[in-house]
This record gives sequence, C-alpha cells and structure tokens, in this order.
Amino acid sequence: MPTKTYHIGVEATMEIIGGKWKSIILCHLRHHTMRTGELSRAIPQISQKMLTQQLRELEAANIVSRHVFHQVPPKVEYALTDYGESLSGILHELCVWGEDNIDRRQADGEAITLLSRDDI
Amino acid sequence: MPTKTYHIGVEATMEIIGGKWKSIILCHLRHHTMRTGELSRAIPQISQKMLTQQLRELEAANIVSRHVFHQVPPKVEYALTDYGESLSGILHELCVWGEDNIDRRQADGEAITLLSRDDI
DNA sequence: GTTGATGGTTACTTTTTGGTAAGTAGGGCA
DNA sequence: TGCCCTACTTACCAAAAAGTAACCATCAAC
Repeated sequence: MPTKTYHIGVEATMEIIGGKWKSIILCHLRHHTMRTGELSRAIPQISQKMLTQQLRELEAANIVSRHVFHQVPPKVEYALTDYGESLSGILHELCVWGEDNIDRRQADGEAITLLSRDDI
Repeated sequence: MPTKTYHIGVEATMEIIGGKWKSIILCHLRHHTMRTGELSRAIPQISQKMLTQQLRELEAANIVSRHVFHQVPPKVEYALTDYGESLSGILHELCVWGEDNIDRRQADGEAITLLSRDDI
C-alpha cells in the first residue's frame, strides 16, 4: 500500500473538518448530542444524503459516535467522541472568528446576515 | 442585490480559509512574508494557477497583502495583513491538531507520513 | 390495510474545483 | 539575436463534491 504523505499538519486537519458541511455539523454537536432529525433541522440547507455521508466520514475518523436505539420509528444519536472533543476549542474559535468577520463585512456595507449567533 | 445569509459563524470562516489550498498557504505566510516562488517551493504540489488564484481570493478577503516590486524579473511578496494575523492562533492550532492526528494514525498502523513539522 | 414517523440508500445530474499545457511581459545578458 | 528569469494568464479538460429525487424498512396508530 502506498504511504500517504502530508507536507504540513493543517492538511490532515482539513481533510477531516474541511468541506462544506463537516465543520458546521461539528459546531452543532459541540454543544450536545443530537438526533439525525435535530441536526437536519439545525442545518436546514443540508440534504439527507449529505448529512449521513458526512456523519459516516466523521465516524470513520473517530470524531463522532453513532448510537442506534433499536426502536420503531428508529432513533439515532450522534455525539462528539472524546477525541472529537479535542477539536472543540478550534471549532469555537472558527465560529467566533466567522461572527466577527460577518460583523466587519456588514459594517463595510455588504448585504449579509448571520441568523444565529448561538456560539457560547 | 440579494442578501447573503449565514446560519452559523463557522460558515463564513470556512468560506475564507476552506478549500484545498488556502489554509496551507496561510500557515506558511504565518511565519514570514514570502515571494511567489518561495510559496510554490514550500507547497510543491500546488500548480501556478491554483497558487495565484487562491492568493487573489485571500487578497480580496483582506487576509493577505500583495506587494509588487517593479523590477525585471518581477518580484512579488505576499504577507498576512493585520486582519489576517487575527487568524494566526487558529492556523497554529489547526497545524498542531493535524500533527497530533497524524501521530495517532501512525501509532494505529496507518501508512502515513508528515514531511515537515515546522509549526512552532 | 393505509398512513405516518424516522433514518437511511441509490441512481443520476449539476456544479465546483483542480490539473495541464501553453502563452504573455520586459529588461538582462551572452 | 535570441534566450533567461519571474510572475502571471488563459483555454481546455478531468475529477471531485454536492444537489435532486425517488426509493426502502419497520412497526404503531388509525
């Protein structure tokens, strides 16, 4: 098997939290365990397909855990793993920096809105 | 003009530092001003086209400054702006977390290498 | 026995992103 | 005269990521 080569640490991080959805999902899970439906309500723009796909990839990277309750109708809960929690500080800063960025651009006259500034 | 809407701060951050190259470029610029050629030697996998394209986008977001020396052959230097410096802490953490992630995966038996651990 | 709730998969299409290769500029220099 | 250097641009193509829409399973309630 060919050896995977990184040139700088951030490459590996971005492979895990990069993409359009993963960091958003993680920012929500940072606060509490969530069910599939809760996540898709919290991220209304995401499709079912993308949501489960990204959750599977985060699970494979050991960032997120998946807990299936064998019930009908089904119930599945997602949470950060202990290792995933090690990203919590970074995720928080990414949220806060983004909020500040949006503020600046608004002050600059850009037509831009941030719907929820729920990051504590 | 339609108002751009974000649902959570991290969306805005990722729009700026996301993608395959931007965070890598920024991690290099974090240490010092660099010329175009230095950057492409530091990031050997990137193509000319991607390098200048990403630098232009970072410049447009006021994260990176571009200083042209009117010489022949041309000389252009890139640096973080003051605002770009506000990302420095995050970039550092992204590098460190990635280095740790690679260590774990190596310890886990994955065939994986990190070429330079130059993040201080 | 039809409907609804939840979580999920699949095939297919579109959009976005990235890669390659070639070309530009203009003075230096042999 | 013609080639080098550096930073960049452009046209074109390939690959990856994301969107759409339809479908599945299960059991409970009506």
